Amino acid sequence: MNTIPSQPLAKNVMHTNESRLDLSSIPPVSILSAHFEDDEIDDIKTTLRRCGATLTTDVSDAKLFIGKVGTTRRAEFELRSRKFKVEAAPEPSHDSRPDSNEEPPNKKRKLSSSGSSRAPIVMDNDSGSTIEGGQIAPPSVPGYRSPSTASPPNENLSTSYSKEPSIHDDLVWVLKVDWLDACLAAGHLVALGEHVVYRGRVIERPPPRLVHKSIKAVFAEVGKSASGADPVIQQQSNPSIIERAKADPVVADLSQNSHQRQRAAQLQSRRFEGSSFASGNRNPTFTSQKAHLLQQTTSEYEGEDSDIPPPPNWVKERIQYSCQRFTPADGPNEDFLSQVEQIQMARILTDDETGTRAYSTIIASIAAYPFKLSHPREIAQLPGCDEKAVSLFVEWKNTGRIQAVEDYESDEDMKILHMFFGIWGVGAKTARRYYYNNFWRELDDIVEHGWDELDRVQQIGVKYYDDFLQKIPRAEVEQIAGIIRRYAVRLRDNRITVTIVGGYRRGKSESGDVDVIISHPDLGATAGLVKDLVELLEDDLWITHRLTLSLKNTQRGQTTLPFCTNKTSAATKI
DNA sequence: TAGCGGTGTGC
DNA sequence: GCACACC
DNA sequence: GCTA
Repeated sequence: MNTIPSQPLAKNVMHTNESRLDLSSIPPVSILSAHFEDDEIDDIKTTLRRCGATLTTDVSDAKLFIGKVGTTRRAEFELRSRKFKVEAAPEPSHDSRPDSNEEPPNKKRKLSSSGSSRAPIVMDNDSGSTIEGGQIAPPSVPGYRSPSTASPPNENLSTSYSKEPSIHDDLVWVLKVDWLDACLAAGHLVALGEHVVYRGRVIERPPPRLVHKSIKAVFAEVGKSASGADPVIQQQSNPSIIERAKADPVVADLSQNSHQRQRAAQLQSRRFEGSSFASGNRNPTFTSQKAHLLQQTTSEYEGEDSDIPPPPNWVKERIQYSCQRFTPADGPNEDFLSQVEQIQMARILTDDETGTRAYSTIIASIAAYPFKLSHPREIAQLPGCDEKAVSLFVEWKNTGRIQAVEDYESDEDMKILHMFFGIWGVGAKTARRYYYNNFWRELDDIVEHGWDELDRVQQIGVKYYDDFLQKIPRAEVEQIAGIIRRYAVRLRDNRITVTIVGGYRRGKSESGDVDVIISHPDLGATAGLVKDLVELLEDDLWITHRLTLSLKNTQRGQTTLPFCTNKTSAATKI
């Protein structure tokens, strides 16, 4: 929020006169982060703190919600998603007074700060004023207490605590940010007035957050109460493979190499059912823009065919399958590709199966094209690319950006869905259910409110969320492959070969997983190898969690597919 | 305008 | 058997 | 979204 003037940091209430605005008397505030940039949120939080406002560390304490919220509906959604049960509160009978300059009564009761470094704020506790209408807040909302960890959460609920029967209800307000701006401009609290988007009576508040914990810490607790047979829990204290790999004499001295270039792993299709997120086409402004640009460029590009390099053979021959053509790990069109990949991710997260598949072919085709794309006709000739691919390229070429991508990237819902989608075992459908049905917005919500409805792999996925997102440097890929070979050799003999394939083989500097083909000149020697190998690696604790194991290919004998040797679809992790 | 994979898991 | 997720 |  650039509109907020910078003010000297008031570390202590004694110095709040440095910044004129004193918000120490308003009830606990929570920011509704939707539609804000990250730095905007930081600014607002900073401002609130400087002005002495109580920023909740636990939404369950909040009474005031500040956000970019336009409608009552959205406000209700935001509250519901935070596990508030609310109903619209009727307008107060006494009508609003015009803006008032009077300072709020304040500073009677000291509150302990909770977690933040902010100095204690003070708050009027015995005035019956409300935050309504023209009245200036401090609503001494009855029953409001410090979000101190010492006090049992339910005491925050007004009804039982209130000495004021007249103000019986637990009310919450959703305010537009511009209220804060107005206060800053005025240098004092201004009437809520038109800044109130929603006023609700709380029927039920969410359960309080426990002390802030890391996911793993919370997990450990949840684990205790869960069934003791849960493999996640049983193995949680195992040393990581990395630690042990480093300690292993065989692999210890391999050098670590780390670059950063990496392309998103090839995205695979997911099941489809309905979508609510806009595809680029749906946006009317974009549609017209697209038409315009297309027209513009068609003529603009006319007659430049000589600039187009002769198409590679796979283009001429309309080779459809990406496995039939060479694709460099780092081609000349990565910048455009990353944009298209974003669009595909939007399709994935909206659970648009066909769209996802379509973008897969487009992406794969462009990724295999060995020249820097310059003319739309080049794209049009690629297999799997047509009108849409061309229009995206034209838009990108002409404006340097793609509206559909901008829309996706600034969409708060998409960010949350993407975060859930990052959990191993959670696809678009489940991510959407977490958000739209359960109103969860962060991993902690899952851990605290939904742990029991996760299946086994999803629990592993949440527990190791960050670890699974971590890329593996080439040297480490080699170490892991080395360990696999050592054990395979132990099971058979040293004619075993372990070939690293996948992203590593394509030269990527970091991998998301380790793909290997384990083989042996004697075909029979590979029979049942994968199963034995996995079990042995499990015994020796190199494998700590088995996510899935697919044996179907190995089971149909060693002879089935003519020119495919044995391969492991080794789907075991960590 | 239909059709766009194969396999394992969990309910 | 069906829904879902992974590669 | 694209192909057959």
